[in-house]
Parts: sequence; structure tokens; C-alpha cells
Amino acid sequence: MNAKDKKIYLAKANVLKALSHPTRLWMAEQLEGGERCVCEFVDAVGVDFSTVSKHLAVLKQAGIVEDEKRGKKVFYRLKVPCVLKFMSCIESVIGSERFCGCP
Amino acid sequence: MNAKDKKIYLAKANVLKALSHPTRLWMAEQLEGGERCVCEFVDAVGVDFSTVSKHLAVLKQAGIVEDEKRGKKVFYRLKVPCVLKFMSCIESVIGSERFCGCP
DNA sequence: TTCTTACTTGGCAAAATAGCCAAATGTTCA
DNA sequence: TGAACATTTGGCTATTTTGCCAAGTAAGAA
Repeated sequence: MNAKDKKIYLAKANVLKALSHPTRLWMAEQLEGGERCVCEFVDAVGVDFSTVSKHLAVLKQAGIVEDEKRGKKVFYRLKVPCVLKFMSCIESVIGSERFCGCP
Repeated sequence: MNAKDKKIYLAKANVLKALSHPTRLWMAEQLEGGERCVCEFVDAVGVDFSTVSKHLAVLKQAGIVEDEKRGKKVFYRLKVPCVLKFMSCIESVIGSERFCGCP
């Protein structure tokens, strides 16, 4: 790995890192169904408004989502929808680890 | 998000988290070309032996790679190759952020 | 203009992560 | 057996991440 490679892999890893939090991943998947405002996520996720806002900022900074203010609300939508295409594969990984909902 | 959803998204996020480090992502991609022993990574990455070993342990714990000891060496290989299928998409994300090698 | 709604930002403490060093383990070779 | 090699583990510190609270901003309503 030379310096240029390091930069590229750092950039790629940052995109993955943005998706590697349960709340952020869940929100990104919700956006597959179309744009949502911040308040909708706050209601559904059950954490502080500021926490949701910061999570969305991470996804935005990574280039995964974009936002638009309309009136009092800010709507977020997927900028690069393919980012969730590989979820069936991720599911097969956790499947291979015999993940289940059991206690 | 109920308790079961939380568990599932935590598990999925863990797989992504395992890949969200430049060194681990690079190593996972190298494994697409076939198995490698730890020492090969140490030489290429330029970081401590113990650090490489710990990174590989993270990938293993996530279910992405598996290892096999043969003689003195431990070989790692991809357990779920599809995990890297979405890299072209990740590249399009960093492309959309106008990522380049420039300073 | 003031109030309320819908956010974002700054600050902080707790927890997790990264990478180094030193020590321990397991395997082959002399 | 003992030395050398390949790797893992434990321990430590520096850095990053997370999530809450409080304060700040922007837009529409009264």
C-alpha cells in the first residue's frame, strides 16, 4: 500500500463507517422508501433529536444522503441508492454466524 | 425499531464496522485473489504484526474471513466473498464526492 | 414582533478503537 | 531438547465515537 492507496482505502472505509452504526444503517434503509424528515426518525428511533441530527450529518458527510429544507422541515433522501444493494449479502454473513432473534 | 430490529441492525452494522477500517478493507480485498498468511499482510501494510493479527481477528469475528493453520503459518481466506461485491458502488460514492488523489 | 416548531451546534463524560510493546503459545528444525 | 519462526494475547495510552443536555438558528404562525 502506497500513499495514494492509503488515501483511497481511507475514503472507501469512511463510507462503510458511516453505515456501520445500527441507527444510521436503519435510517439509510428507511430512505429506500423515499425521503423522510428528521422528526420522523426521532419518533421511530427513540433517541435525542440532536443525536439523530448528528447521525444524519455523518451519512451526509459520507456522500450517502442529501438534505433539503422545505419550510420548517429538513428532508433527507438517498443520494447513492446502490449503497444498500449489498444488504442481502450482509444478511448472509450474519446468517452464516447463525444469528437469530433468540436470547 | 423494536428490540428484535435493534438486534438485527446491530448485527448488520457489526459486519460493516469490521470492513470500515482502511487496513481491514484492503486486506479483505486482497483475499479476493486467494488466501494469504498474516506475514504477507504485515510486509505489505507496514504496521506491527500484532496490529495486523488483531485486525484479522475482527474480520474473523464478523464472519467475513476464516483461518486455517498449516505448519507455522496461519492462512486467512474470504468466507463470504459477496461482501466485496458492492465496492464499485462505494467507489461511486467517493466519486460523487469528487474524491481524487490531489492534495 | 413574539412564539412555537424543527432542526443544528457546542460541550461534555463514558465507552470503544487503534496501534505499539512485551510476553505467551504453538510448530518446525537442528 | 533448545532455538527460531509465525502468530496471538495482554496491557497501556492516545484518539475517536456516542449520546445527552443546553444553547443557537431559521421559518412559519399568531
